[in-house]
Amino acid sequence: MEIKISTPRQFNFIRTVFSHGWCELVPFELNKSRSRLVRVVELPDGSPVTLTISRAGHGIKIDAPGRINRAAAAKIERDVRHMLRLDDDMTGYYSAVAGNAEFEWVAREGAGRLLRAPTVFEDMVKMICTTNCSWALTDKMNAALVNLLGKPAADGRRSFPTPQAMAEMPAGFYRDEVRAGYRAPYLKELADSVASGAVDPEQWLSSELPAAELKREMKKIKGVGDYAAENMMRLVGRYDGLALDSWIRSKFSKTRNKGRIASDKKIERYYAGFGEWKGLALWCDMTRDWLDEEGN
DNA sequence: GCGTCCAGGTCTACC
DNA sequence: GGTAGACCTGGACGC
Repeated sequence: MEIKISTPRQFNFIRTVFSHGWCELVPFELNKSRSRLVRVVELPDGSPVTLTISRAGHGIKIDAPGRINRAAAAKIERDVRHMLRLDDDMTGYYSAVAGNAEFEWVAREGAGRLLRAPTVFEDMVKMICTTNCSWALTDKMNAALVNLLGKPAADGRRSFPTPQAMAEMPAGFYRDEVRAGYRAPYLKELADSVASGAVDPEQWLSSELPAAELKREMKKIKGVGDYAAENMMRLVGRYDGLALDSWIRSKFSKTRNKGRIASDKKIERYYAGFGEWKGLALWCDMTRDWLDEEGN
């Protein structure tokens, strides 16, 4: 079955899909030409289905195997709209960068929509797995979670595990099987608290808390510090945190500071003029060269 | 082969 | 509130 969705005028499929590393982490997959994003999502009855998402005219199309009923189609469209940020209003951001010669490319290329998982829970688990380790280890931990706890779709690909599935496993599983090391109790505690209803990360999407308070809420999760919380803030649509990490500091030094180490305060000053959008301006600035203007 | 460093940080104890 | 030290893993690097 094929589902077509129209997209906002300045939506850029490849800039969104390749906006950060999530497209490389299962159950996301990006094909070599970067023209198709594959993703396993769960239907309303909990069964996994593999979607193939690609550009089609002025919108996108979603290919799903077999027949899909109306409720399933609605869930698929909701998940895809959520993942690709199709309902995010970027006009404020594009206004903030307008007139700045170094950033005018952002609106021209439709950059700034950051790919996210269908659930905040999945984003949070993955974010914890990015802390204090190489990307290769993040990939390995995430793949173990999906392969060991995800449910198989018809083609053998697996969904991301639910909070309940993760909560059923002991902390030792995350240490010994997922190889999460000291993050193991953090993953267990997060899964337990979400599965029990004590914490509801999905509510952060519509939270009316001021950014600073929402960030404090996120940091109550063990294993979530400034870097992880500020990255999570971006994924729920708040962009005033810079989420500085070793990669950003290194990249800024190379591209904006003549190769010299820059202090965090200097990085903050550089993007301060973008106000509530400074975290997104920084991210776009640091990742502009991931793609050329033709999307290659 | 072995030791060291460190990567898309965070927590805790201590001051 | 600020900071030093500990913390898992695994790839890269030097020897």
